[in-house]
Amino acid sequence: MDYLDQIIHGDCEEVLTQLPDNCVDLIFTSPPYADQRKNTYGGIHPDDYVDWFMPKARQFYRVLKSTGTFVLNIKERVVKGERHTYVIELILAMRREGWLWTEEFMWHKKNSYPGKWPNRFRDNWERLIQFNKKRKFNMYQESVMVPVGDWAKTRLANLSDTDQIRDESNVGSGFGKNVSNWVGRDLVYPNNVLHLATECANRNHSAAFPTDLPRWFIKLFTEVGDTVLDPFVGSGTTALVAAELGRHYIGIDLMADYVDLSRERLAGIQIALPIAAEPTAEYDVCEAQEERTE
Amino acid sequence: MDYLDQIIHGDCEEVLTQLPDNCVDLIFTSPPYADQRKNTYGGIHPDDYVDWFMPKARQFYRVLKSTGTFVLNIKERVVKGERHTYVIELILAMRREGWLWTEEFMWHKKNSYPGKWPNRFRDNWERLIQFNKKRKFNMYQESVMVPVGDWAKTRLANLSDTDQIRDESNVGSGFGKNVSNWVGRDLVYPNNVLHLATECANRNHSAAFPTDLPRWFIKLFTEVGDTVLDPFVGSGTTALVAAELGRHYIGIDLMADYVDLSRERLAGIQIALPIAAEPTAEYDVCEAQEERTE
DNA sequence: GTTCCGCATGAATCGATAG
DNA sequence: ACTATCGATTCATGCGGAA
Repeated sequence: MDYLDQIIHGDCEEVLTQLPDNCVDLIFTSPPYADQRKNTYGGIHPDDYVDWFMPKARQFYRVLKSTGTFVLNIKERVVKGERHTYVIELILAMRREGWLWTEEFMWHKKNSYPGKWPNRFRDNWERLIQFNKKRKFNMYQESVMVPVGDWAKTRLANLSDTDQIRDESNVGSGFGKNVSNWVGRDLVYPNNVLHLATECANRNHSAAFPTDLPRWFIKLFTEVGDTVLDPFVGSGTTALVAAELGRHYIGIDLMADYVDLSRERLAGIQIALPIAAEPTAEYDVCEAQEERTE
Repeated sequence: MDYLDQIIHGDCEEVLTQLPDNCVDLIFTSPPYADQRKNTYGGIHPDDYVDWFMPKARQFYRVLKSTGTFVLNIKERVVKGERHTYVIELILAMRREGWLWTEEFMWHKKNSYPGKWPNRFRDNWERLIQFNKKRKFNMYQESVMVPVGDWAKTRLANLSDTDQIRDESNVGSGFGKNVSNWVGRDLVYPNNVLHLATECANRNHSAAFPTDLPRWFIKLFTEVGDTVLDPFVGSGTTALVAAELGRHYIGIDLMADYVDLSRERLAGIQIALPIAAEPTAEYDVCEAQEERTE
C-alpha cells in the first residue's frame, strides 16, 4: 500500500481516485476557506464554494469506511456584513448525497486575533462538523475522558440518604439518579465544546490549527493502526499527530511548498505502532481540566 | 401606547398585527424548539418548523425598526442519530425574505444536561443567531466591555448572576461607586462566545435561559428607553431584565400560565422603570462596570 | 453580614420493547 | 416495516438554608 504514510502532492479530487474504496477510518481536514489563501488555492469565491467542494466530498465518501467519520473544520466568512451561507448550504448538499450530519462540535478559540469593528465582535469559535456514512460508526469515548469537576470532591465526600439510592422522584422527564454510583469515579466524558488556543508559533500556514484539535478527534474516532486522511494537509499537522498516535496517515496538498514542509516535519517521526497503545492518555485530560477550573 | 410594558396573552403571530410598523428596537426570544415543550406548546415537528416559524418572522420584520436587531436563541435536536436541519433551513428562509444573517453567537452552557450515548457527547452549546434588516444597525459595544487581565478572565468566565442578583436587591445605594477607577483602563471588547450556566435551582418556574443572556444582548443592542420584544416570553425573563435595565418591554405568550407567571414576576420590578425617564450615555457603561467589579 | 454546604434540576438521547 | 412508549444513563451549577 504505497499511499500509506505519504504526503502526496496534487489535487485531492484527482489523487484520491488512485485510492481504493473504504480504506480510511477518519478524514480530518480544514479546507481552504472561501476567498482565503488566494495566492495558494486560487481563492474560491464563497458563492462557488459548495460546487467546488462537493466533487471532492464524493471521493471522501468513497474512500471512507462505513464505520468511519469525516470531521470538517470550517467557518463562514463575513461577506457584505453578513455571515455567508456556504457552510450551511454545504451541510445540506452533503446530506443530499447521503452523508449523515451526526453532530457539530464547537471549537472555542481561547485566544483569537484582536480587532474592532463597528458592527461585530471578534470571532472566537469555529465549527467542527461531523459527517458519517452510517448511524453506526466507531467511537472510542474512553480515550478522551477528562477529570471530574471539583464539585465532586465535596459532593461525594458526604452522601445523603437520597444519594445512596436511586432517586426517582422527578418532574416530567423521568430522570433518575444514583449519586453513589459516582464514588471513586475520577474521569467523566467530555462534551461537544472544545476549548483550545490557536497555536502561536506560526508556520506560514494560513489555516493552522493547534495539534490538540486533530489529536482529540483522532483519539476519539480511530484506534492505533487505523488510517487518517487529511486531503488539505497544509503544513502537515494532522499527519504529524496521526503518526505520533500510531495511526497511518495520508496527507494531500495542492501546493508544493506545503508538501515539502509537511514531509520535512514528518521526516523525523516514526509511526508509534502498537507498542505505544495509550501513549498520551493524560495529555488532553490535563488540558481540558485546566480550562474548566479557571 | 398601551402595548408597552405589557405581557400579552396570545399567539404572537396574531398579537403582533395590532402593533404598528417599526416600533421595536430589539427582539430577543427563545422559541419552543422543535418537538420540545410538548406539554405546553404542543410540540412542533422538526419537519414543519420552518413553515411554523416564518409567518411569525414576517411580523417580527414588520414591527422591528430598521436599526433594530433580532436575536434568536435556538438549537437543533437530534432526530434519528442526526442533527436536524431545521435551524439552518430557517436561516436560509429568513434570508430569502430579506433578513440579513449578521452573526451567530455561541452560548457555551457550562452546565449541560447529563447523559451518555454510544455515538455522541453531551450538548454544551446553543446558537444565538443575529438577524438585521439593514447593514447599519444600533450596537453599543462599550456597554458590554469586559476587563482584561487574569482576574478579569475568571470574572468573564463567571458572568454568573449570584452577585448581581443580590446587588440588585440593594438598588439605589452604592450605585456607580468607584466606577471612575475603571473607566478608560483595562477594558476590552468581548467576543462572540458567551459562557453562562443555565439556572436550574428550585424556583417556581423553569427559567429556560439565565438572566445574563438577555441582559447582555439588551445592553449591546438597545439604549435606556428603547423597546424590547419577546414574542415567546415564557416565564418572563427577557421582559424582567429589560425592565431592570430601564427598557420598555413587550412580552407575548400563548400559555396563560406563563403569562400569569410573567406578570407576577414583573409586578415587583416595576420600580426600576421610572429611571428610564432620564437616559444617560454613561448608564450602561457604569452598570457594566459595577457588575464586574463587585 | 458572610461563608459553607447540601441538593434538585436541566430545550437529552438511545435502544429495546410493544402496538 | 413503522411508530409510540419506556427505562437507563449522567454532571455541573445556583439557590437556599445553616453555620
